[in-house]
Amino acid sequence: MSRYADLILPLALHLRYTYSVPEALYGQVAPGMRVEVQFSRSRHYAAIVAAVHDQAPDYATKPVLAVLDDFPVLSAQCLKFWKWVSDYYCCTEGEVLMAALPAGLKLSSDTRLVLSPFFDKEDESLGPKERLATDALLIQQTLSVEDLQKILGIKSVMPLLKKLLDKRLIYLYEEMREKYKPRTEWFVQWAEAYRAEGAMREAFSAIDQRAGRQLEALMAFVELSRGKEEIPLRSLCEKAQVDSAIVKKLGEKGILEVYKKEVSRLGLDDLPGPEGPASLSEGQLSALAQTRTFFSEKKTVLLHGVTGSGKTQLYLDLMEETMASGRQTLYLVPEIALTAQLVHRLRNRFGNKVLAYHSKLNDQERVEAWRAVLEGAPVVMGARSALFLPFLDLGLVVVDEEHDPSFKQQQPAPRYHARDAATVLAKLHGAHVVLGSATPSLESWHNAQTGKFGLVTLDRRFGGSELPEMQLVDLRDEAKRKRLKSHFSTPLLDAVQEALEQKEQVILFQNRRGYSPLYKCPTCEWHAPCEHCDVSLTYHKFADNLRCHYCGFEQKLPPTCPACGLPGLQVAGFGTEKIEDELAIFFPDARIARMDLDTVRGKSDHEKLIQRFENREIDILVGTQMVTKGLDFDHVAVVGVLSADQLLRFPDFRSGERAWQLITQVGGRAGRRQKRGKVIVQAWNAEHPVLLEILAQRFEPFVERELSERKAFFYPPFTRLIGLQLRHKQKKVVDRAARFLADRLRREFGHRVLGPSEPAVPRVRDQYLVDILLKLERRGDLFDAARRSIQEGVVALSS
DNA sequence: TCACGCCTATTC
DNA sequence: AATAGGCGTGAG
Repeated sequence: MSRYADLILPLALHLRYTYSVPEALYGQVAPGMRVEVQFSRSRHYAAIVAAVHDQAPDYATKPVLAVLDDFPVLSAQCLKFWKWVSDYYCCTEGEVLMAALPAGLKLSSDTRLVLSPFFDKEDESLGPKERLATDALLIQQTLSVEDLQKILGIKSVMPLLKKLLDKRLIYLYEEMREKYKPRTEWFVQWAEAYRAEGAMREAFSAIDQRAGRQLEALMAFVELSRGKEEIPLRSLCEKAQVDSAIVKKLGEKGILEVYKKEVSRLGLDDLPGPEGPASLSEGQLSALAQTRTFFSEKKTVLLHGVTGSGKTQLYLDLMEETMASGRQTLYLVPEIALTAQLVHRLRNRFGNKVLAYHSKLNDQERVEAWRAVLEGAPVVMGARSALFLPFLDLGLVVVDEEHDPSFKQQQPAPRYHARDAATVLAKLHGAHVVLGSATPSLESWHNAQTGKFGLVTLDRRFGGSELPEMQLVDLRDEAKRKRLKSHFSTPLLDAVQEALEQKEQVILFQNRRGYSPLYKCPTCEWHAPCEHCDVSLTYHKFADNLRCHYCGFEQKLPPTCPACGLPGLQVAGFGTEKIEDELAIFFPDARIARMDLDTVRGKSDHEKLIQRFENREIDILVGTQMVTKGLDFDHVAVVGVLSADQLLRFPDFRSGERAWQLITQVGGRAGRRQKRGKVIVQAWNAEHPVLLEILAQRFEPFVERELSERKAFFYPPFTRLIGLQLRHKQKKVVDRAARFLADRLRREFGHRVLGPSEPAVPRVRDQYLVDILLKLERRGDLFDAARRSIQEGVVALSS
């Protein structure tokens, strides 16, 4: 009998904690289940059982208070995967739990206060605050600690609470509520007596002829329920145009049965059935065959297919095979932005077998999606967090647009890379992996070159359309020849003009939102800084204010320069908003829209905008990176990159790769089906080697040069990089801590430790940042040692 | 005297 | 991560 359980708590704790299992719960506790426990003084949490055993620890244990699940909410592989993520990415299992579980399954208690039954209303010895608290409790019965804070208008309620508790005026208890509630809906079916064939007639004669509305309702029911046992009450009311009370009357009369039933929120029930597979081109068929060969060697496959080559169709066929063998598929996409179009495609092929797991689902829907995966949902499509879903038997993992940097989670721990973690998860399940991209990451490319991955290439566009024509426009030359109008070169303006005349569409890419990134004084060089970050504020014309793109801080425009007092502040530089504005001057009749973080804030804004573009209600779409991502449009004749220089200026060893990916991807939106598209790339520094390579549209020369540079300067994929960022609101404190940590690491790893150094933006949200970088040769033992040493160093920091 | 911020230790 | 206890500080 297992008398102890090792638990993972939803907190950033470095250990699992052992609790005792009370006799009454023997046999009910198993790994992967949630249990309610008290942790520390008061709070209760739903913790995950990681292991059960019989070994008494050498400290006193607290008991498991309740078992919250009848069955594990995790699959067998989940805990192993969590452990790997926490080890590899230097975080706690609790932090992985937080990222993995949907909010609806993560529970923690609130402390609530109630008045003691012995409380005496007439008690004269109460202080004014005590009086206030007890009065509130007389009215409300029960209060949370936050309620009390609000009522008293003070922050530190703990001293008062303690006093009330000591005087036995109140009690405390912990309340933990299950957040998930199934959705119920009313349904209607024949009452038992009328279910037999031919009993319908009797039903009608059982109704009073004067009850016309009831007759109508029943008639509608007969019509709707043809071939079905039950129908939703709502659809019946709609059809018959009657109030639900009328139908319930029929229920009372014993003609119909009206009852509540749990229903899914996932909306998979009324999807159309699957369509057959589409026919593949010769190139696709041979790519598919190659992929299968690599799979038989258990290799991860890198599918390098030019934009528009029909990679998705290949995935679909592989998924179908996986489904046929009864195993699950995970289809990872970089961002939800991509999914609307893709979900449609997947559902056309596989109908309701396709589950989408993304940030737009609410808590309740997430829990249902989670449970659906636990019950074996065949295809799951989702952003990086879908990696943590409780797959039972994963047969295939597809990582689409594998080069996309948004697969790397930067902000809260675990700071994982979904592409890399996906290959580990696949290994745990014995699943195959396909990484697909038109612009593979250099890491994956290198893995393919060295034979670690299988490489499959699709170098033709599906349907025989041609890759777009790329033209590089030298802005310096344009300016000299007075052919530069504002931010547009003459070739670009001409191309747009022609596209508009031909009733074709245009996409313009500018990797900067807002109107102008600088608002400055022409006299003294002052420019508006953010109060909380070390960056300049960006001018937003629509809101007519200045905004920080790092922390969201907003400020009114100062009328005069705060530094020298002179008026005449000017905007400089340009963002998407300004481009949109100026386009309207050059093309007054064109319908122009903008797609960036400012215009697609809401839930469905993005999808609506794409829909409008697809319906050709928009002629020119201006946007940030968002427009580069995997959207398929048929009528885009011209794509313009307004300032390629900006992409290359990033102080990051991946900036060349990134520029190449962005320009190639956005260029890929141009010209599909019949017509060849045109891509115009504007740059001030038109001799930049990366730009010339992009323009040639030949992948290998670019990659070979990039890789040789990476090799020369000890960057990935030839080394491993571990980046540490320290944060504190006092500069002195971070600096000291960073020096301490870097020195300590340097003692062990020598020249492999770089820094501490200031990042490009050294202060964000009132916190000072410092970077330390470890460059390690690709040796497993070094990497393990570094991670261990970092963890130890971080512990040593706080002493 | 108290409210509050800031620090450290502790949590099975 | 959350929380309690200890200590310094600043207002009344």
